[in-house]
Amino acid sequence: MSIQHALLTSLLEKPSTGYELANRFDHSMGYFWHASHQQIYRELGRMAEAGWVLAEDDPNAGNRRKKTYQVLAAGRQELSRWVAEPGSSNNADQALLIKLRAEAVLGPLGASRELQRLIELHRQRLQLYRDIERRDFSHADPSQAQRLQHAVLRRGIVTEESWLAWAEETLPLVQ
Amino acid sequence: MSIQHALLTSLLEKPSTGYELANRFDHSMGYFWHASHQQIYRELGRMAEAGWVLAEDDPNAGNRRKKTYQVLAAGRQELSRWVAEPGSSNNADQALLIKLRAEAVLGPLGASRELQRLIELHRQRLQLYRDIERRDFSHADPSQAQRLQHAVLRRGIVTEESWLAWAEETLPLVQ
DNA sequence: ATGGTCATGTAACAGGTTACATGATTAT
DNA sequence: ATAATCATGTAACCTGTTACATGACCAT
Repeated sequence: MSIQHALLTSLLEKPSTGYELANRFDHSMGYFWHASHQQIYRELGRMAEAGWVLAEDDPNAGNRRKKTYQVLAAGRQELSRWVAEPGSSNNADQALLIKLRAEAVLGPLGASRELQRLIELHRQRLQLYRDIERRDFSHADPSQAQRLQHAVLRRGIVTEESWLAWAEETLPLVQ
Repeated sequence: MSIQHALLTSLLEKPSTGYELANRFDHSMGYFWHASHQQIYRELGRMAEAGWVLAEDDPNAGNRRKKTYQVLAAGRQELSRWVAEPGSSNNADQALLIKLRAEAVLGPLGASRELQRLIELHRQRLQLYRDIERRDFSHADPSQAQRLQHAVLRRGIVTEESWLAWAEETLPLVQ
């Protein structure tokens, strides 16, 4: 349930139609995440039903059907709650990026604490991978299979390293 | 349909039970991908039905139920086909790691071509992101919102950079 | 006996993808 | 006229997650 929060953030920045959201999503978060228009319309419908957003038929749209969505108080509250909540491990990294954007609209809610928590998690994981590397892949003259296994592990290591490098360049911005 | 190919690769390395596969998956590919045992049993069932793998009840298991799976010719063929095929954009990176492992068991099938194709794609994407960065985020004295938008873009940039660094350290291993 | 590991599954549901479908407006 | 863009949806399907369920074997 994270697309909903991405959409809420986008709508707080500017009330929009589903179509506009789909385009904006691709340009603002497209670097790391994509959402299809079908998904967006589905989630907008759900959020309207939940009372998080209000759908208004645009009157000066002529024959064209056009609904503009805006965030209601309940939506704002839900987004605030979610920003402060620690993310579940599998998608916490992606969620953090949305939390940072959400904070830019809503004011400080604890996203920097979440960033620090994730830094700690990634540091531990990197440590673990490096230990495995030292233990299993520091022998001379490895076989082809071993070299490829090592490459897979290296993928994990450089991913963690680059995440941490980014996080440390980002932390000062939110503190 | 990529878990199936990961499982085929794992089974070629060693015929196993679903339980063993679940553990091995976590240790060999866990750096970037996780599969639950429910998923694994589901896919093993499908592959058995498709004739890609053979399930044999282990006779020397006593009262314990235990099925050992091994890859059949059709499974081998499907895996070979898949390794040579260019991956669809969204999960090509993850798939490549499995393709490299598959090649280590099956022999050369074109995974290095796929790696080169992905390097080209990532180079272009990195170029695009850097152009956006220069165009939109090189002004002096940015607002807090702009700084956070920039951080999101930076996330995309460092991800691409680290992928490319890994790819260039890996390419010599498969050429 | 109690808990941990080995071992295999079913069922419900949430999230994402693909295909299909419609129709107005705007630019060439 | 024709194509591109704006705009909104439905339906089927696949994948992944969570919850539930069972039972043998083994060590303490």
